[in-house]
Amino acid sequence: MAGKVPTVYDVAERAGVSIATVSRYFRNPEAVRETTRDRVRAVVRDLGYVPSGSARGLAARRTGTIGVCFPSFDDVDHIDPVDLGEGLPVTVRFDPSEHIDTGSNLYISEVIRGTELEAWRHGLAVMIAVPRGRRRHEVIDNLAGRVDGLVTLARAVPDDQLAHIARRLPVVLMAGPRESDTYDHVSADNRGGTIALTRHLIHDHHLRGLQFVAGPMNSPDSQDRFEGFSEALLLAGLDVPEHPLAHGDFTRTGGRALARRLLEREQLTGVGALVCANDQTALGLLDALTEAGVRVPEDIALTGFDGIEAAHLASPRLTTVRQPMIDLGRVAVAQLLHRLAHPATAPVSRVLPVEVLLRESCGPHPST
Amino acid sequence: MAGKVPTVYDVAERAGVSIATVSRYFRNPEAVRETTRDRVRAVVRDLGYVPSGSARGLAARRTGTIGVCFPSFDDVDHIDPVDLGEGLPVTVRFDPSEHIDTGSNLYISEVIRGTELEAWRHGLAVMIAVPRGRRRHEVIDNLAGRVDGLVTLARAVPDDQLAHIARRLPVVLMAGPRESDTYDHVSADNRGGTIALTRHLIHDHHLRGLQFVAGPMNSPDSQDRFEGFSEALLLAGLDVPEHPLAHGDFTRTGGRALARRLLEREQLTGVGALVCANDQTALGLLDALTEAGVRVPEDIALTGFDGIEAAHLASPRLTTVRQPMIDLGRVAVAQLLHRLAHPATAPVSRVLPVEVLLRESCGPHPST
DNA sequence: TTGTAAGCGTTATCAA
DNA sequence: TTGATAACGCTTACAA
Repeated sequence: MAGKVPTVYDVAERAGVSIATVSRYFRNPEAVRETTRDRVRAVVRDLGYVPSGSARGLAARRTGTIGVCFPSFDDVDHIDPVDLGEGLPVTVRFDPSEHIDTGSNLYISEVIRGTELEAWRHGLAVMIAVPRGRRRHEVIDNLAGRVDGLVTLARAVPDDQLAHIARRLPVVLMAGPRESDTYDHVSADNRGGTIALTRHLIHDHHLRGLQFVAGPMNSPDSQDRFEGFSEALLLAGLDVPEHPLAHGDFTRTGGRALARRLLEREQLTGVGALVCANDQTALGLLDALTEAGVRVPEDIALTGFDGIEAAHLASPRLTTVRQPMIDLGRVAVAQLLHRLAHPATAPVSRVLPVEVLLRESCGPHPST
Repeated sequence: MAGKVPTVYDVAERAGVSIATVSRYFRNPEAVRETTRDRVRAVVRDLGYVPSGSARGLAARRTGTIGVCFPSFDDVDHIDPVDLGEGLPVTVRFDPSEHIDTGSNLYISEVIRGTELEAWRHGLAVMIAVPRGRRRHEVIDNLAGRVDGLVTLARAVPDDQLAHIARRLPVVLMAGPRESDTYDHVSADNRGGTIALTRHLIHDHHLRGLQFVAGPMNSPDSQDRFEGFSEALLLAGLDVPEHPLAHGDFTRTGGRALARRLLEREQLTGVGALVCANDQTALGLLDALTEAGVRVPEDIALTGFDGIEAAHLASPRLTTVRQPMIDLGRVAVAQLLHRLAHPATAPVSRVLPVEVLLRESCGPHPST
């Protein structure tokens, strides 16, 4: 590698053609005579020539790449340097049956996967950035400068910077509130899903004393779900709590800590059901409740939101609202491509349907 | 967006400075007088200027981006177009307790996550490509032309193309056999881990009639594990099967199908333990065995490889060899950065340690 | 501290 | 079917 990286000029010279022909050989081979093509091919192989993406992007004014932006989910700032040292010998140990938490945000992973899928389907590359630390601004601008369009999870990019970037390239927002009519927007039906779920708890299981366990204060998704929760209570003529019972951080570990705190302070007395803002929080609660001898769903019902696999694998299986996480990413990218093709049309806002999955954590299946 | 995208020239003109000063404002702000800086800042904001990554990459001869290459794991070629239609209403349904399979390859997802983590830590962007279909060559070259270095899972890039690319930029291989001393290489201790696991089955659980359930024929990881399996049998003076009992495809669904076939043909008679090439295959076997009334571990012991979360959540929990999937990606990127900084040093091959996790699927914990 | 000017490696337009 | 040549938008000596 390295040394002197060959360019079109080198190839052209050795092949006895012009640089234009070399370029054509790559972009439009049919426009080059076959014998010429063979000669170029041979030289390309001999020299180990690979066209420079930067030069191509500059000249063609498009990169064939779309950018994807997410909020920092693993606490990237605090990751230890990875050990490059020598490998230790194989370890063998008995693995006690503890609860584990990979720490990663399953929801975001799925959404990322969706954006990648859809981009790859269209032959586009994906560039992912996670703005973090004091250089977040740089990271985002750097990304914006290299791609043909940007897909971002709400709140991952500060509003002013987003507005700035959007003057250069099309932007599609995922999740969060529709904010404005400035950008294309894709989200899941947080409100509707939570309303349907809460109604089920109230009407089919006859539960009372429902409480909401939220995510981070500033999460618009969590807020939307709380609104849906409140609305369902209101519609049923029940008391509507003004605030969520508690705020978690969307992680399982956070859910566990939160549950222990609630138990300690005896804040679960009289609570019939805990409606959680996401699955991981609910699973954390389940861990801690089970540990404390509180039975789910006999003593208290429990529900989540997202529909991650772990919710299905839990015991009891977690009733939840499945949102199409993969599709969220896919639709966002599809919308971006549409926008790239039709720059002038009005911004579109899409709400993806969700599905309430009734399982055992909210009580026995009512024979309805 | 669009219209006329502003350039350094526009900014320079409006701010009454030269383009060099605008460039300095971004790359080395301290070298610009504060009053000048303020003027440039204002114009940048007014104009919505974002530096072109292509132009920067071309001029600076580095992109600040690393490329990551994986084999197609979701069958990207056959993905249906995503529905851009209007949202349907919320659905509520009882979710029967079936086994599910997200279909995604958990192992690869984790490795990807690792590469992203390590790159982000160093302020680098990551570009991911999945070569597929007839345009795989293009996709890879396109990626190679845009990045400062490349990390790839073994077999994701054809050998000849890899050699071609490697003349232009540094390449680090992940997993698979060390092949040659041409590239830097990072892998997990597949052999060692499987040897230790198999020894445990033989010596601590006194199991006999051990069989290996492999992954795809051409998977080097699967081959290494089969070798370790064979070696452990040899060392114990037991019969060494010449071939794996069967080949799966590394998916849970594939494992289920495979188990049903084995049961049907009564090929499990006399088999004391099934050592599987990965967790998902083992979990598929577990699904089908349980369904058929075969008890694990009482009737037959079962083990996996990888250490994915689902293995922990299974019932009985799956004994497995945990390989540091995240670290595989992280170390590969770290190695790439090292190579970028020291181009001339000899290629390095690292084998990451693994950990045998003894759980219930191989039998009761021997009070050793 | 700032400006001048020479690249950087392609693509794309026009002619030939 | 091929070749000249002018962009493309930035970085980076070198000078001032």
